[in-house]
Amino acid sequence: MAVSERGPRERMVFSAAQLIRRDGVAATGMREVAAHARAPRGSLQHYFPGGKEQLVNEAVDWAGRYAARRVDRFLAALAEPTPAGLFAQMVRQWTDEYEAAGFGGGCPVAAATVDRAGSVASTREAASAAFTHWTGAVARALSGMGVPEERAEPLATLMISSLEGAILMARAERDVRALTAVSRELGPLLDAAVGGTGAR
Amino acid sequence: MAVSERGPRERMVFSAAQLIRRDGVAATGMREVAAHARAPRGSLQHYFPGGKEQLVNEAVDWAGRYAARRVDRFLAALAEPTPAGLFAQMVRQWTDEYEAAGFGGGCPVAAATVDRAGSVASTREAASAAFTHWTGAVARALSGMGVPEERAEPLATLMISSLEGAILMARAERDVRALTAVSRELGPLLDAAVGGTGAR
DNA sequence: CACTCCTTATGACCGCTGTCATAGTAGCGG
DNA sequence: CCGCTACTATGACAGCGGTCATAAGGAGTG
Repeated sequence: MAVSERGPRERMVFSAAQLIRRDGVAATGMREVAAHARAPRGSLQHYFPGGKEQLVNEAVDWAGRYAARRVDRFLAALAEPTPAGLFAQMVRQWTDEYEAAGFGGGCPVAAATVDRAGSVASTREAASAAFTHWTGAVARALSGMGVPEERAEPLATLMISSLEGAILMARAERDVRALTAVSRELGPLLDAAVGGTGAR
Repeated sequence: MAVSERGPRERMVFSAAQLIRRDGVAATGMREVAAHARAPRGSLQHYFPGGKEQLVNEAVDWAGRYAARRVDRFLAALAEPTPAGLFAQMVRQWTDEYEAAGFGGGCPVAAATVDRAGSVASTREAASAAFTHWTGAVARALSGMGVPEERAEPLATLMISSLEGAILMARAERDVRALTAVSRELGPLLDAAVGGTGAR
């Protein structure tokens, strides 16, 4: 969470992602981003000549890469990797945050999609790319665990979809119930896909 | 889609839901809602003295009841009801819309959660209530199909979560891929819960 | 007609937001 | 010291959005 030790430009992208995931894209102002990043207001114009659109897109891009990196890290940390174990970790990241810091934040990519998918083409594409990145990381992990190639990507999509949806429900309800439910219910299905043929 | 044949008040709530699901809460203006509903601007103040907050909350509430009603209707229309069949219908409603009308709209409850959960308590509660309504309808349907009581609600949560998440991904990607994937992958798990004991 | 209640009409206000223009400072190679 | 580039500082502006104040239609009812 430490913001410092990075250039002002990167700090602003990071702050944008944080504010977007809390308040949504529309409610996040540029001046606010600069203040949050403790960066000078004048730098906005300098580093992001494309304006808010560029800043938002970079924040979404950053979030997608971050999510993919997290997946790789979860995978590496698992003593004995299973699909259910990976999914449990992905969910746990959110339950931990919500229990420790409250239900203030959601997923920045989801926020960008809701607020901008219909109006700003480049942002919609950034969100799409972020989901693709993330899904790719999960699918590769599944493949590495023995899930048949043709099921890895659909299962990764299912994992991310249910996680995103559960995040929404958890924020609305201020309760991690939905998150724990999807983790528990989906686990067996995921593990059952290991080593099988392509059969559903 | 026909807006007419209802009082101006109800039309405005309906229009608000439509605009919110397309553009998000913050980007939806009150004047715009009135115009879309072909209702006089002055009526906003009259019917919604609580301002935008009240209008948004009622739109979310409406969306929750609508979703629950749809579930009941899907259930009634199924010749031979199965959990996977119900879920397929729920997903199909979205693929049909996206293929027929484009990827312009998402779920209004999701939009309200993303844009307001952190800032407006009453709206967060409205979203929570909407999810509860919806989940309840699905859980009752599952119970009626023979799913054990203690798994009906978690499975309903999983269905709605993955549907919401897949909606997000579909909008971002402008492709129904995610929706069809979750429907296909989740189906067998859902049907396997019929008649079983509580065992996961 | 008078009175009353539900509904509409309008215009103004104020705060905020993204963006631009313009000018300033800092460091550095020459 | 010059000149150049990278960055920062500010103020203005035009637009929009939610809200309020105020007043007017308009249909019943007595």
